[in-house]
Amino acid sequence: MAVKRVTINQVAEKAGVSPTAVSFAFNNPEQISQETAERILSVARELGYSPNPIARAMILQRTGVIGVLVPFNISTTFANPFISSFMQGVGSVCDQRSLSALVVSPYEGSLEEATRRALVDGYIVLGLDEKHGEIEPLRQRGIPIVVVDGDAETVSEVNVDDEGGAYDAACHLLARGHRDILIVTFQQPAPSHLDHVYYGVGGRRLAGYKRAFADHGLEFRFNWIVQSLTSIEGGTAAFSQAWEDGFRPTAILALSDAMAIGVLSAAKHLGLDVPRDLEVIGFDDIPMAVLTCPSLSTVHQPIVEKGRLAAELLVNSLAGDRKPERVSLPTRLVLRDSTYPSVER
Amino acid sequence: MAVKRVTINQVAEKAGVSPTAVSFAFNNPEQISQETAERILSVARELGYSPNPIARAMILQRTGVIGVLVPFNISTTFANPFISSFMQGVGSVCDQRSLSALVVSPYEGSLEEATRRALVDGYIVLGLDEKHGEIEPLRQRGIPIVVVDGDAETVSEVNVDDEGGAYDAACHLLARGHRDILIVTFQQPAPSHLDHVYYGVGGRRLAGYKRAFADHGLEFRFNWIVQSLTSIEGGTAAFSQAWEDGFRPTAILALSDAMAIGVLSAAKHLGLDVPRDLEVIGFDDIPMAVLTCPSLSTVHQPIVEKGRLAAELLVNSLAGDRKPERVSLPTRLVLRDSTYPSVER
DNA sequence: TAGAATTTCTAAAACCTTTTACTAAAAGGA
DNA sequence: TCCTTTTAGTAAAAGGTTTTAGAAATTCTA
Repeated sequence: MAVKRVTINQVAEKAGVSPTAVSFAFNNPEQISQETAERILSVARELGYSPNPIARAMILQRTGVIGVLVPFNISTTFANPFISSFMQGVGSVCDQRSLSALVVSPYEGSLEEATRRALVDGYIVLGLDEKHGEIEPLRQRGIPIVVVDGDAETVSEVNVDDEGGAYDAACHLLARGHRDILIVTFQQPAPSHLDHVYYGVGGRRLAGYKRAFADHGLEFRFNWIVQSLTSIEGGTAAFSQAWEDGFRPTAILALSDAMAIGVLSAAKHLGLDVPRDLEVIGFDDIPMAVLTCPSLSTVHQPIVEKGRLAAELLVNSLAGDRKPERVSLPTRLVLRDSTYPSVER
Repeated sequence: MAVKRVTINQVAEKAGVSPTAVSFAFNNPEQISQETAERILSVARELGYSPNPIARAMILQRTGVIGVLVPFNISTTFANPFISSFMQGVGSVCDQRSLSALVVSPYEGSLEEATRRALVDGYIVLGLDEKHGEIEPLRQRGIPIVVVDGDAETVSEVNVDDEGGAYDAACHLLARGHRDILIVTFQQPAPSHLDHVYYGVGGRRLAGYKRAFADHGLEFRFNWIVQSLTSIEGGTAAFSQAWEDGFRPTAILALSDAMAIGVLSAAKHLGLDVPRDLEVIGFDDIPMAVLTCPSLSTVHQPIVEKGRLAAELLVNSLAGDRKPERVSLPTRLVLRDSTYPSVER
């Protein structure tokens, strides 16, 4: 077992002062004479003492940790390259402000339970609406949150133009004459209110695709939507399965790059040439997208910036800022080698 | 400010019992009658109460969080694709055991200070020796640690055969006749004892290269080693700079895939054909390595497995297991398209 | 029915800080 | 010199839970 931790009392005793003085030496040196402060700190060093962070968190009512709330377990979350970029952005703020960032995943299946147990000061909520059943209690408890990729009313939110980006991607393929477009979507946490089947990021991206179909006078075939895990392997599996099921698409719209890259890999395996036999457009523009072979056409969104902004807003909120802000960042279609360029007109 | 949190006393009062009973209702239901337990829980639900996790951590002397201690700041850490895979492994154990994983970065420059402030139960120490100045105090405080990619004596360690893998990579290039091999290394945290200039993973990999050179009767030119940030951008910058500085290597040995991929990108930019003009071998075999164009030859190490094992050992140690274990995983050279196959003999 | 055993619940201590309000001593002002 | 102000330090409360030891009430045993 861990060695009994040195406490403030032991330091106080050995230095011949009160615990208060020791606390002051660490947090408020101007309250005591420089001489005493130095003596205390030297005793503390000698004993290997430093204030117990948990006791500190208890009294200060803050942990110095930002939670990033995700609806998937930890290993799934880190299997999605999106999160690395996002955490980079969140991390840049944390680095500046001397904070940490903790990924908070469902606790034994329950996201709400996870939020009850996590030692964090506030949450960046990823991919869930403020109204979601798991989020609502946070609001009630007055815990600061910022919603990313979801709808919020009373708290700050950061979104990108998912619908517009998706629309552009679909239009590009439709304009090139594709009709058999397979859509690869990620699994969505069940919506808490069933107004619409799809919601959140996924919903907005699908809505963009759908609008593009409509604008081209085409029916949107829901049975040409397949679900996939949000990872490279997931995309590979989903496309292979679809192929086995008899789908013979000439183009793919994937809701994330990870899945799109998985499709690329599956296609190669099936002997399909991208883009000749199959054009593919992803979503996100993760750093990997430019490196794949062929490089991936995709809808760019500023992931790192999104994380940075979300963290910034949360930090403001933590500092007592009550006014919610609503940020929307642009997306843009980036054509690389997994598609042909637009037809000339 | 946050709404005042509901406390155990309020629940106790409203339910007409003692705080103890409320605590039992949550943690030890068999200590009280089922009827009372239900009443308490229903009052708790009504009031939106759940035990304050900080107070809980205080008394239980555990947080349920595993620290992953890294010598870089958070955004740098997540810019390195290695960490995603590693966290996947760590996460898989956390998911099983209902734990969280927190990346612990230097606090205002000091890793030791970070370890004093972090709300974690133990550490997976990444890339630092047990003897490192920052780690030693942890040992003294009796905080469980597992060393990954570093040397440990009194605690568990997980390593891979860095030296052997590096040796194989260098041999491959040397056997193909390359003499002007540029080595791209990552920046190393300053060693705490200066027995050798290079130590840790970096040291072992360089030692492998060096042995290969020696076995081929060649001098190991230290001035053909360039430093790089451990990221794709870092590799790009480092190679571009080296090129500008007049280096004209025919092959590259990179200490990590991230940097190797950066080199690939810089080479493309310079109009160099890989592998014709430049053969490149990385290290790690991150998932991205198979996707780049050309795909990256590299030394495979089981990153996810390494994370999983480290977490497992730490969990054991947390559970009171005092016997340190020493795990070494194999590496193997994986030849893809950034090199030519071995010359036939 | 008396005594023992069990069930149900509670009081109080423990966990370790920070902070407020206050005292005592020293310094400053007239 | 006397009164006021400042400096240096302290006692005690607060933060919210878990757990130990024990009390009171109930059930069981013979």
